[in-house]
Amino acid sequence: MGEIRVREVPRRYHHGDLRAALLEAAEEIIERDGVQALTLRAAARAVGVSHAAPANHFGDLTGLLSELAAIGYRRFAHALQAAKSSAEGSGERGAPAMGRAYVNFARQQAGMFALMFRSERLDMSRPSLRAAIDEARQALRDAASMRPKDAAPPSPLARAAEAVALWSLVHGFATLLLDGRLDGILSALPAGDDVDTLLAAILAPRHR
Amino acid sequence: MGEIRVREVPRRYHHGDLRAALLEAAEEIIERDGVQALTLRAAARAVGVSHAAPANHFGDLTGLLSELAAIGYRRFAHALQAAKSSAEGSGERGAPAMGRAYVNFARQQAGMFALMFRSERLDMSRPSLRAAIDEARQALRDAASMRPKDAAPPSPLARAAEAVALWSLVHGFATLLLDGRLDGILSALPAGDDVDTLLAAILAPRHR
DNA sequence: AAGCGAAGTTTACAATGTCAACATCGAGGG
DNA sequence: CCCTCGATGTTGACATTGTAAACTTCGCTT
Repeated sequence: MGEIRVREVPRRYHHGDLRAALLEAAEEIIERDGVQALTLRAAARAVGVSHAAPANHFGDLTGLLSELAAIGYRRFAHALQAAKSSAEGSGERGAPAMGRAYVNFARQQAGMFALMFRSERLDMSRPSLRAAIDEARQALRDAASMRPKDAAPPSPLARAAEAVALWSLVHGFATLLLDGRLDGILSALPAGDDVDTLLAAILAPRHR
Repeated sequence: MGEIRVREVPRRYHHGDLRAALLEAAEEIIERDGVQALTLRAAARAVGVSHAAPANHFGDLTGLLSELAAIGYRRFAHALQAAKSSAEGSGERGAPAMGRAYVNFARQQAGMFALMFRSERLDMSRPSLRAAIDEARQALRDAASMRPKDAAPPSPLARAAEAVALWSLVHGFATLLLDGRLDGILSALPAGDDVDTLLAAILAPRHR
């Protein structure tokens, strides 16, 4: 397998920007070989430093995973915000656009998504991670709460239910999809239908 | 912390039913300390055998995890079937009863649920696991497809969308709940409302 | 110019999965 | 009845990993 280790330059004692290099290498490992393949030593090898070097920047493995997840959440937030803007521009409802963005992010950055939502080793008390998660949550909330200016505002419970229902729906779909749990259903779909049409059908007003 | 190791009897060389004992100990470890705490050696310690003994029954760690997950899926299938029967008896629609059963299983056997759906180390080609998953999928399908005998049968895409939507909804809810992602929302709920009422609101016809 | 502290390295240790060689024991065939 | 043979356990070993401690290098500040 990969174990890429580029290093033409003679290797100065100090790397220059090891922190960024490690995060970059870590992401590559995660996307290529999965979250469980990301070890401190593998990341160190990938950038050509000693196995204990990462400790200077991240403390322990949890630190590296958490900082990388924070990057993922910031990207995630931007993707959701972009979906909201795009939906506003085209007059579309918020939910379908948000749902597409959510699932597309999960599909295109599967390793990162798994790290963000399935890793037991994230330190949720880390400020950078908390902030990034809040950013994403805010974006999600904004996109989801785009409602046509129609009837009376719903009760607090109904409002929470609506938000949680949409989040659960798209998150469950993304999770099941990445885990291959939908493979059987997908391959049994009529010709011309695929993940995208299935998701669209799920997010269609008819179903919500 | 526990590291319980009961062993009053003098320890015969052969255990008697080590396979079952290991599975039992493994489940206890998983529920008490989480999936990542389940190691071959920890399970062996818990039942008082040598660290290499489990290999005789499960091959490797993946084998133990997979067999335990198969037990979980069989239990899960039974819980869903029971929910369906109960719904049929009371004339309730299938979806809410199934959703409750799904989420309750996840809450009451959180470690097992995590093993079943979040572990990267399950061997999906293992016949016992495949069979157990199929059993659960069938039960889920049965419960979900309970529909009032009303309008015309939907198109294949719509039918798939309906099933996947329900599954995604409850699975996403369970996953987010176990990951603590709903904690903020839950604590902001009006007095008297809790997880159950929130789930009920989500599964109410209004929302589907 | 000096040296101080951040950034890297080396060494070491415990835990784990896994393999190989060996020990034990019970059941079934002579 | 015994005896052997295969399943079940044990011991020992090895590579990998996270992590800590002691040491080294080097850019920046005073």
